[in-house]
Amino acid sequence: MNKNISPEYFFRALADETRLRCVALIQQHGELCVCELSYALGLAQPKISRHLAILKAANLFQDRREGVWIYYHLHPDLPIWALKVLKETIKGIQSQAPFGTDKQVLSEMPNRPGAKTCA
Amino acid sequence: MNKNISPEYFFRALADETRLRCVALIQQHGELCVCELSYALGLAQPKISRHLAILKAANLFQDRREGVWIYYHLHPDLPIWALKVLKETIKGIQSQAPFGTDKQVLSEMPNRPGAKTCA
DNA sequence: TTCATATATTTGAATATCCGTATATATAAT
DNA sequence: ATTATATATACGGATATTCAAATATATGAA
Repeated sequence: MNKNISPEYFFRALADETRLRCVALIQQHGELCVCELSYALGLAQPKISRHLAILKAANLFQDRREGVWIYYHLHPDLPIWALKVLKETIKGIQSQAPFGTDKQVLSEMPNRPGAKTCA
Repeated sequence: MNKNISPEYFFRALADETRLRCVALIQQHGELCVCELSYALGLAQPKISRHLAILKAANLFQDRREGVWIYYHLHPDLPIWALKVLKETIKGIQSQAPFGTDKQVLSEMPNRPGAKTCA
């Protein structure tokens, strides 16, 4: 039951730096919540939420609530070509700013929700 | 001397159906002039020219004049990841409308400029 | 219930994009 | 110089996108 994403809307969803940074981080981490993205990108929460809503409406992302946090991940029904596009893009740009530093900043986030405190 | 295309602007250039159709045809044919694209897509010439100008300004395309015709082709300095994105995208969407039919219509264009009358 | 935190949405303004139509430019031929 | 063809650009209006700031909602704990 593929969501039949049109290439036009797929690329429109990627045509914004904030969204591209979110997609890159999530493609690399599998799943991230709003506060992690907000911290990693250094952007206000409403701005992140707004762009995540756009990515969800475009069927690029799905979300999942866990308590107070809402985790976003790639939509499982994305066509293969779209997954390849994301993979090749991120491989190509991960070393340039701001994509490389986003990942670094996230890795240094204190009090990160999720499995961090499971020990 | 790479033109250092930003991923944001690259995807913005692809975030329009007319431009995507032009990119798909040119990726498959190597080089096409405005009247060929106008015929294949069934769209008015000023509309095609406007979108080609956008693709050229975004460094996706280069153009070349040959007499009265102006041929557009992929910019030779596109980064490898961008070429891979185009290749995977077109491979993934070439069978759906309108991308598949565009190629068919072009192949049936009469009085096509170029090598057609060289015999 | 009250409070605190995480997230979502609304509002209004600024800006960008897209379109059709009309016009301008460039080339080549007569 | 005139004409015809191919292409590019300008104009104005309609629509879409983006933002910051303010507010709303949901969850969980006290």
